[in-house]
Amino acid sequence: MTTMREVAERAEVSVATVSRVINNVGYVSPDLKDRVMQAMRALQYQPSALARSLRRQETRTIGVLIPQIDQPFFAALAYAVEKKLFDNDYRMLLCSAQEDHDKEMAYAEILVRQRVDGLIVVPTGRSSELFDLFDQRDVPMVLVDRDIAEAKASRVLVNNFQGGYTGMAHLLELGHRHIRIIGAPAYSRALQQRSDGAHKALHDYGVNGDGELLVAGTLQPYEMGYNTALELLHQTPRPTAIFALTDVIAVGVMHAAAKLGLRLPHDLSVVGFDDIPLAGFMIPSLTTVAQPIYEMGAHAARLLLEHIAEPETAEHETVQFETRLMVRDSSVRLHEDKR
Amino acid sequence: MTTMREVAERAEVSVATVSRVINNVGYVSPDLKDRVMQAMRALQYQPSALARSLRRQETRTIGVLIPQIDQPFFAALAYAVEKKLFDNDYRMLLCSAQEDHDKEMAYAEILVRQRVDGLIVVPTGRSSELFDLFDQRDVPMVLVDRDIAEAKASRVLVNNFQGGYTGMAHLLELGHRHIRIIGAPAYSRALQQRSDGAHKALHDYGVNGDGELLVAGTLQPYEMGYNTALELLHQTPRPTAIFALTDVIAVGVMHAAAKLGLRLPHDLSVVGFDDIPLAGFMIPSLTTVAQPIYEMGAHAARLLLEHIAEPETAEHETVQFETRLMVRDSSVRLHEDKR
DNA sequence: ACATTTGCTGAAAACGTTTACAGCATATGC
DNA sequence: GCATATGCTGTAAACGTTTTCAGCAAATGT
Repeated sequence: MTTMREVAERAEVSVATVSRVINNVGYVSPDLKDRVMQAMRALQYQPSALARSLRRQETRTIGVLIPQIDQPFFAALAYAVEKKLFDNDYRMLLCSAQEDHDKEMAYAEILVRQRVDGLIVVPTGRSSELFDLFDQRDVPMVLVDRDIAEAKASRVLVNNFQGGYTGMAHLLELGHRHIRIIGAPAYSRALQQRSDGAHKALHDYGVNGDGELLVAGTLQPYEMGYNTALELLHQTPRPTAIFALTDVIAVGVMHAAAKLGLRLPHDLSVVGFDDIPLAGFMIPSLTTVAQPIYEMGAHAARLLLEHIAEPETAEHETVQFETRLMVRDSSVRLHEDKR
Repeated sequence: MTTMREVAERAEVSVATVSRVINNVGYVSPDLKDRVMQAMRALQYQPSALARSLRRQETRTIGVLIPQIDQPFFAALAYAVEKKLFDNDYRMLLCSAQEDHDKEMAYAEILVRQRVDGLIVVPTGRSSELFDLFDQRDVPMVLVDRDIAEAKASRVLVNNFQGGYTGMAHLLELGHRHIRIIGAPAYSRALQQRSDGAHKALHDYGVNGDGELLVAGTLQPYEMGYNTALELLHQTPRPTAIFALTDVIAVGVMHAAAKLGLRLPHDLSVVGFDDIPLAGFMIPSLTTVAQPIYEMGAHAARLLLEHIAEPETAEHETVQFETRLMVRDSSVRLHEDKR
């Protein structure tokens, strides 16, 4: 690999001069500048980010720690972050913990060793040791989507309560009264808040007693939706609508309905939550409460970069995004257009 | 950030000794080793990967350059690679070019500046300048999924011809004779090969004249599938089956069919290609020709690591994976079970 | 008794940059 | 004519590791 010394020798200048033209800083005569440029081109010189980072004490690299890369929601987040970082000449070191807390911690350690300038994280575990690691070394953090109370960090969250309310209110407006909620709130504060919002809506519309949610704790989301819906749809009277606290759960519900020969949305309305890309592709397309994931990722990156730019003035900031109801084809007015 | 010097001072040894216990190499007495360990713990010391990489002339980081992270196929690939690398104590620097050749080149330059030890790439552009960049500096590469003839690199590809043949043969075996292919082979060698394989199958089964493919060049895959199918399904006689050269195209086809009130698979059989996660979630679930994406990613990583381990002996290797037909619910025997 | 080996340790040179500092012309101000 | 500024350049010291080398004490071999 060709080094700055070699460029300097070829251009017959000192390394300091080469450095100056590379970084376009300080005085350097047009003549020398030219010679240096030429030498760089001839030698195909590319400066070492390693050496530069070591000397400058900054890497212009941000650690992005997410639970699972092969999950559309996080992939979209990563994309949004990546874009923002790239435009600001930062690199992204993407780490996928696969929902494994040990791996998450392992990656956290790697990230501090790599001396990342900041961290964007969707925490997997509940523990806060991860945050100590970065906090002690003054590397700024921002939490996205999932909150950890103890963390000293900025936050980009979504108003899950309001989202839960909106989703349920939509079904109630359509005339549904026999509605079931499917989700496992015990395992996630976010799901708990969605559930709470949904119940508030039921209460506000004067519907009660009927909306207990079915928890199927240990299952994976898809199976939870499928199995629970299968059970639910055999009951009499059959619910006319189901609010799934997650799109993936909703997809499970849709498959269960198909299995039973029910036709959506006429025989059953379904509403999901998240607006993963899959939601729009389902047949019928899934009505869902959308998280503005792209905006959230971009905002997280912005917050972090601001914090890095002025470490002293910046305070930790919490921003909560509002959800948006995406009305599509899986939900329909009760009794209308029934074949 | 605490440094090795500070650890050394606290343990009252030289930095050399600290380095030795960290890397567990050379002689160091139990007594000193203990003192060093204690000092490291007390100071929460984490060695700088920067300094180490600079000195060792290796970063244990692999560049992974893909066209689009927020696309399930590449996300799955990234996951497979990440896992393999992590297990071998390598980091992944993930770069998503967003199908933009300029951004791809920009990232390539960044990766050489970061001094990655190797590169795994799904090339976006057709140009080979990208490969020169790495080749000149002897950083080993492996191409995945898309081939570039000039590249001096190992390759992990899939047998698209055989896959095309298999998909089409499946429909033919089911009794279909009026089959249409949808895709835009002109823009991708892979799609061309799939199409060729499909035509070979038509020929082998004695069907001809009828399988011209419809090219809708400039469109995005989903729109291509939707629009083309809409047109196609108005023709008489109506095709009984459609072979989409891509799952996303197939999904477009399914939506078009739904729009026209056709019921799958009875009114129309559809076969896709790729086996993206979405395929299994569609209703009906999509029969498709699967690329073993996970295995391909893992294999690419393995190939690269081997090459890095023994730079002199290793030769460039090309491996071609076979596709696998995933028979699901979107394809069915002609005339059978027609309601 | 002396040479050699073994176990252990530290000094110092590298890795490839950036940057503080000093220095040297030449120009400018009086 | 001399002090001072201005424009430009190079020397050398960092940044935080790894690793070579030399050295020393104790053990071992003869």
